[in-house]
This record gives sequence, structure tokens and C-alpha cells, in this order.
Amino acid sequence: MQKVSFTKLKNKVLCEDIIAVLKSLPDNSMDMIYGDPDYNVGINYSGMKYKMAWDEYIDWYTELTKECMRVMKKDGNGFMINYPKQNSYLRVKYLDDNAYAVHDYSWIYNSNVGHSPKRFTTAHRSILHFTKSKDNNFYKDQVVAPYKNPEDRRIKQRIADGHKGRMPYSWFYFDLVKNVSKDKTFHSCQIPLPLFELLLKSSTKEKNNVFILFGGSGSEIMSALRLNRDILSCELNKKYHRMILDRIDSNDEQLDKYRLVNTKEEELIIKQPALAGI
Amino acid sequence: MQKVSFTKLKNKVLCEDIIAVLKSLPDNSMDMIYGDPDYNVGINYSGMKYKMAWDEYIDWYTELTKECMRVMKKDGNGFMINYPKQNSYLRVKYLDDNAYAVHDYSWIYNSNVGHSPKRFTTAHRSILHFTKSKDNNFYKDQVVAPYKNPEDRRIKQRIADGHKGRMPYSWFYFDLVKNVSKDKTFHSCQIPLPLFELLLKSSTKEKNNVFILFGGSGSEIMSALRLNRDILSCELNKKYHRMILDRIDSNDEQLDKYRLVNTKEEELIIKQPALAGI
DNA sequence: GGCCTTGTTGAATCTCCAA
DNA sequence: ATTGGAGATTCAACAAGGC
Repeated sequence: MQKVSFTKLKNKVLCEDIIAVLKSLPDNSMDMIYGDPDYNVGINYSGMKYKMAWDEYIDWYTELTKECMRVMKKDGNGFMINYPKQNSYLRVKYLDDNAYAVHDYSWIYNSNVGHSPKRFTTAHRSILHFTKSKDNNFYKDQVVAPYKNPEDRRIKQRIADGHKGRMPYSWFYFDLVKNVSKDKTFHSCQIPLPLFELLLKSSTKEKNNVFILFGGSGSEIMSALRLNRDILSCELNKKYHRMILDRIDSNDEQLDKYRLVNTKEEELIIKQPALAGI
Repeated sequence: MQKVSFTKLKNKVLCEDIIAVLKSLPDNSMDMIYGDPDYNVGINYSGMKYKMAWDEYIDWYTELTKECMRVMKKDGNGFMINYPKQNSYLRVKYLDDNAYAVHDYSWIYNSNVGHSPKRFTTAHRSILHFTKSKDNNFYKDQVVAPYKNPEDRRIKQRIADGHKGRMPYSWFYFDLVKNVSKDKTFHSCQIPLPLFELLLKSSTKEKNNVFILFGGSGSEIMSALRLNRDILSCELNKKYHRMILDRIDSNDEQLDKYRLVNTKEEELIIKQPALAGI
């Protein structure tokens, strides 16, 4: 197959099938791959309902991740967000046997829905982090959480040695994004931007190649562009695809009409530790 | 096989192989089964190192859980604590196909160990909750978290209707138990007692039958006895087994020598919400 | 501005009925 | 007896509006 280099696709958002696009890309070309796929729970995306049989879904999810692994650089990082069950199958059926390392993180939040009398209320998702070698790039300094005891003698020494804080934990608290827009401007299932930015900053520097698998309403794309990463993304839904192109073409003022959260550089670093201090 | 009824084993702690004991028990006899097994990461339990090949470990873990399912009442609840990877295999290879329902919870904590420059710091574990029917007993009132807006008129109405709060979320923050005892009296990997008590209270009432698979240092056993549950437990390590029997025979004063956290009835309910208020 | 109240929402769950 | 899908119901969290 004739492969298309990332350079040609730099900062493009395609309205094409994600797996077809992945297959058209050469090996080892992406610094980071970020996927927040449909979870196969029958959600209504602007009129279209998607739900496959479980096995079929897992096959699709595995095939997707397999292509991500191929396309990812040896020192790159991949992230897949899903419900814990779905991610369990992905790691057992594919990732553990094929990635160099697999780590499971937990995004936790508060929820007002899904309360059942027979179990605790679902309020977290899994994030699988996978790498292709022991040399994956990881930039702690871009995501540090403050030390809890900066006055401790040993911590003072670490600070003197240039350390800016500790590595964040494998769990992250971020509020759910509420779909408050009256005109349904937004994708109904958005990941909190600070969560995306945490992952993005942990794994990339400016000018790095980031594949945001599912464009959605484009918030992650806008965020990555604002942070000067080079992106590629897919969004099959024409309405959302159009919206993303609009957002990219817009100036900052217009972005407001999409209620884009203008995340400040420091927000992530400020927010997370407050929590860690529990 | 001649089965031994729970009545005969009431409040016994056996120094025998857990799977052999499970096999000796009749079907459908336990209200709750709680397992915090060895995670197969080469932990040193008083001089003996436990580590098997991965497949062998998963086979053992599956066999263990299979017997738990058999022994558990139709309206009972089972909980298995482990690292996310181990629990992924358990659910994919056994539980999803054999339990009525499987839920994944996340115990999160702060950690000063295991920091790696190539990933976020591991600071959570998975808890698989499995049931045998839609009628599993679950006692929300015994584990509620306070409402966030108790002044809301509608919430006030719910409180007037007898609701004491909301169902806790699928994630729980509890500090790690620090192994502070100089003489290594304690099992090195203890689950925080309030976490155990949350699970215990969610699933049982007084006089219910609780199988605490691995006795460890006996903290969970003491807690369950204090809360008037009937227990059965195994601990293969003779030193720990002896210690558990000592603790059970001890009066309250002597318990102090084991640095037992004397968890007050309300602690759980007070502690968790502070968190939920993030 | 805070404080109280009301409106809205849901990657949810429950119920029912058909196959 | 189980499964699966459509439609009804739930209920706490958050936003926004009013005072």
C-alpha cells in the first residue's frame, strides 16, 4: 500500500474512516496517539445510534489499537480512554502481548446519573497507556504536581537539584464536561480538556506529531494546536467535521461561540494537586 | 465430596490452603466473599517470596474465584482486590462469562513509592465486585455519602423520605496503611480498614456469613467480628495464623500492641464525603 | 456579591415485552 | 429461562437565575 507521510497530512482533520486512515500511514510516525472512541453503549450521536455486538466491538477496538501501535514511533505514547470493561478486553486480547508496556490509569469524577441500588455508582473510566519500547518520551517537568512537603530537607534538595515536583499519580480527578449548550453545538460526550492536556503534555513537546483519533467537537484539536503540537484527526460525522473546520478557521473571539474553555497553561498544574492533597 | 457447613466453621481461622477449604464448603452458603490475594509481584511475606509465572497465577486466581462463586449465596456479593492488570484477566477469562454482573471499582491513594520517569505513578488498585443474580443484597443506607446540596428542596424531600445520602461512587480514596511497626508485626500489604468496612457494610448485616479469604494480619477479621459478622478465614503462614488467633483471643487493651486502628462506626461515613466534596 | 431556589441533564439504569 | 431493545423513570450534580 502507498503510504501517506504525516507531513502531507499535518494539521488535517479528515472526514474518513479512522482505521482506513491509519492503514494509509507509514510505520513509526506519530509521537502520541490519543483515542476516546465510542464506548459501544448505544449513545445517540446527532441521530445516529451505534451499537455492535460485544465481540464485534472488541475486534474493532483491537484492530484500531493494532494500527495505532504500528503507526506510533518507537519512543511514542498511546492512550485509549474507555470504560474499565472495554479496556480490560483490549489489554488482555491485544495490548499485553504486543506493547512494550501497558499502564492503566483511572479518570475519576462525580456523577448525577446511573445510580443503582445494587452497586456503587459508576464514576470513573480507564485510560490505557501503551508504549513500544523502554525509551518512550515522558516529560515529567511538563506535568508535575507540587511536592506535599516542600519544607522537608530531602525535598528541598530535590528542588535545588532542579526538580519541579512529583510525577502525578495514576488517577486523575476532573469534572465531567456538562453539555450545557442549548443549541447542541457540542459533542455530547466530551473529555475534560485538562485531562487531555495532562496526557498531551506528559508525552509531547511542541512540533510533535499527535494523532487525535476521534475529532468529536474539536476541543482536543484546538487545545493541541494552541499548544503548538502538529495534529492529525478524523471525524466521520459530517456535522461535527464541519464544526471542527470552522473552529480551526475561527479567531479567538469566535471560539467563544463554542463555549470553548480557554484553559490557561497553569490550570492543570494548579488543579490536580489540590486533589492530591486529600 | 463431603461438604462442611459454615455453622461448623463459624468464626474459625484455618491454617490451610484456601482453595482446598473452598472446595470443602457447600454451594450458596456465604453472604460475602472478600479477597485481597497476593498480587504475584514478588512480595516478601516474612521471608517467603511468592511469585509464579503469569499464566499459572491467572489460572490460580481464576480457580479461586470460581470456587468463591460457587460458595457464594445467590444474593451474595464477592469482592476481589488486585492490580488492574490481574483483575482484567480475571474478568475477561472468567467473571464476565460466569457472574451475573461484574463491576469494577477503583481504590485510589497517595504513594511515595514506585515513581518511574516513564509513566504516571501507580497509586490505585482495582476492586472487582461480582454477583450471582439481580437480587444481590446491597445496603446503601449503611454506606451512604452525604448529599452535596442538602439544602436543595428536592434533596430535602428525599431526606424526609428516609434517604440518608447518595450511593458512594465507584472510586474510593483511602490512605495506604503504612507499615510503621518496627518489628514487622504486620502483614506488609494491608488494605485500609475503612475500605474493607465500606465493602463489608455495603453487602452484609449482622450475623451474615463473611469469608475473608486471606487472613493476613487479621485486621479485617477483627473488624468484621467487632461489627458482629460471622466470619471464616484462611491464613497459610503459621506466624500470621498464630497472630490472628492471638488477636481474636485478646481483649481490647491488648489489641493495641498490634497497632490496630480502632475504627469507629461512623468513621467511614465521615471520611468518604470529605473527599466526594472535591 | 453571596445565598437560595429552580431548571436541566444524562458515554445511566430500570422495566417491560417480544423473541 | 435468557437475552435484547425501546421507552420510561430516576436522581444528584451543576448551572443559572433571582433576590
